[in-house]
Amino acid sequence: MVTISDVAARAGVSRTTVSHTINRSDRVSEGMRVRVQEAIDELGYVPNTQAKSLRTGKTNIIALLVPDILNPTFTEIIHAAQRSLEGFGKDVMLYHFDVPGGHSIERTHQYLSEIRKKGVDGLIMGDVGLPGMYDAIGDIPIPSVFIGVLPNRKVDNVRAGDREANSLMARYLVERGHKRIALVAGPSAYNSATARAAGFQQGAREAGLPPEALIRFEGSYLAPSGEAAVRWLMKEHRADPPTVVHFSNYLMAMGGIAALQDHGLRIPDDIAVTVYGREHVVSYVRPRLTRIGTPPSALAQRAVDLLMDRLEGGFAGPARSVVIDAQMQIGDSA
Amino acid sequence: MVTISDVAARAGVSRTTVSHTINRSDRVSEGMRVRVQEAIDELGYVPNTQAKSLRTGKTNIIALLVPDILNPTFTEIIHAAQRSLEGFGKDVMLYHFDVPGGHSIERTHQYLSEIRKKGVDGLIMGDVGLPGMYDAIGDIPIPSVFIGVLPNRKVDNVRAGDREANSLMARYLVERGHKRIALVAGPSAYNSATARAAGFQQGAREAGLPPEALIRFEGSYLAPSGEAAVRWLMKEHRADPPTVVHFSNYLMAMGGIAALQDHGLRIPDDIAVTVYGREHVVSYVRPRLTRIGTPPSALAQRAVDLLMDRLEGGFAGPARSVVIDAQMQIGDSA
DNA sequence: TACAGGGTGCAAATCGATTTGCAAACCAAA
DNA sequence: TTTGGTTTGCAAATCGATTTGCACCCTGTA
Repeated sequence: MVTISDVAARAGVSRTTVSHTINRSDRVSEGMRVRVQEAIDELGYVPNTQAKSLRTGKTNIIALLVPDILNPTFTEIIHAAQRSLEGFGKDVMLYHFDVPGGHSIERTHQYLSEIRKKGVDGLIMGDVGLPGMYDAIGDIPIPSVFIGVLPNRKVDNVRAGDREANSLMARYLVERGHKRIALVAGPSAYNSATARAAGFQQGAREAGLPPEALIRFEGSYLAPSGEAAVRWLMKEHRADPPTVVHFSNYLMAMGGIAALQDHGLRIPDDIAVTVYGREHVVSYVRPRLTRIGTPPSALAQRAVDLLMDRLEGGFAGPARSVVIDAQMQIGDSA
Repeated sequence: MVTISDVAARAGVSRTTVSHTINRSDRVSEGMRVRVQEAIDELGYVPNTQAKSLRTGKTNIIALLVPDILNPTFTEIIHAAQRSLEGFGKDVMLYHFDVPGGHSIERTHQYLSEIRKKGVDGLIMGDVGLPGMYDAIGDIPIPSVFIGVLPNRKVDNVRAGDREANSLMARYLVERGHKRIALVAGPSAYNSATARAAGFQQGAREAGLPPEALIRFEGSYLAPSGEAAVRWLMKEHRADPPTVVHFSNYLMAMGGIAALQDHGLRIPDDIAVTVYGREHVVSYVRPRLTRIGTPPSALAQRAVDLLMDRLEGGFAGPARSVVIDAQMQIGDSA
């Protein structure tokens, strides 16, 4: 391996001068800069990242921690964050939170503390519906951003306007004349899930829907529970079926729509469907879905901005909370 | 920050002993081990990763390089590889190859060489359809595994049986009585695309389909080109429409199926559809697709095995090439 | 000539770990 | 008690960079 000393010897200068040349200090004259650069090129010198990190205390690595890589919501977050961070010269280390062996709170704490040991400069994490987790987040000793609904104000936080958006969708459905509505909610361990459900219920009520006309099913946020929700509806509410089903996230909608089609129901002729979610993959679903939400990529982009603001912008104030408003898109499904 | 020296002082021993204690050398007695461990726990000592890497020359980081994070094929590869590598105590650094500004070969070389400089221990890369790229791969000076069809034998390589699988599917379709078949192929810059297309054509021919009965469209492997393929079929082959469309990968199938439905065609009543691809998301498509292929997670798993074999298994032989055979799943679409 | 001051470059300390070579301590056998 | 071998522990060198404090060389001015 060729080191900075080799370059110094080749150029006939000291290591100091080589280092200054590389790091753009104005400490070296133009002639010297050229001479050193030639030596670097001839030898094919590459600075050792570990040595540099050890000395400076910075790794230029950001950890990205998501509950589920395969969930398109997080896939899009990963994609957007990586793209953006790369522009800042940061590398991305990817961690998958849904560890084999499950979701115990101890295991989760341990996992989080292990990631801390890696020496990353910053952390961006997606929502994990773990009781007790939300409080532990504040203990992370490095700049962090949480994407999702965070009850406390311990770290920087970016979220969609879950409550308002779902309220809006409920209102829209009632105004379109739906008298009986099914809501497939997420697991109540997630703050986002309760916010979405509460918003939907509130919107429906305010628009004049009687409470008993809103059928509620609590799913897991995963596709199979969307299927389960539909099966449950078909069985338990065969006599008084809803005219529309609203899914609280993309994956449950995928599973649910497949199940509806398996039951021979046509959308929207036999039953209407809406979804809270703006993942770009939604646009390949037919019929085109009526949906509301915030693109995950927008959340990720903003999260990176907040993080870089602390890391390089010199911001050191208290935790900030950013809300990105939702947009509605009318499709053919409702 | 608490260092190994602090621990040594606290325990009343030398740094050497602390280091030996941590690294499980049999060099310390049980009593000593306990004493040092207590000091570590009391001080909350965490070994500095960068210092360790500098000294040992190992970072325990594997770079994962894919053309497109959002493409479900690669999402599943990322997921499986990360999961598996984590089990080996390796961290994953994620790189997205489809750099903004496009696909120039120079930019690509530069990107690859920058990743090399990060000091990762190993590299797993997905197929990128870049002319000239396949040759450059051999120059990578760290253990690497290529996932996809590699013409040369320069690095370890895991691939699906693209050719055979597509041949099998073509045979199946002809035997089911299809007299006119559309093939939506991938871009010929990808070795995998040409292998798939060649296999399909060969299978169709061997099953007795006249060459002119096979309509061919070259897409980009991305969803919009699936749509474009269908539009093209509707326009150019309105008079003599195919009875089945075979898509060479998952994304084109998504776009194509959406377009077919936009045209009011029902699957399989009006037109049959098959796809080469075993991504798990395929199972949420309705009607259930008749498909053949190798799950990307299986490829990733095998790639990790090959890599770890070199990194920790001590294997130092010539490049290996592994083929994972495809499996067919009959759905309702053809 | 002497001096102030800006521009350049160097020697050496430092970051926090691992590892080598050597020495002390201990034990059993002679 | 001596000898030989095995444990156990330490001091110091090392990995490859950054950065501080100091010295030197000019040039322009008093």
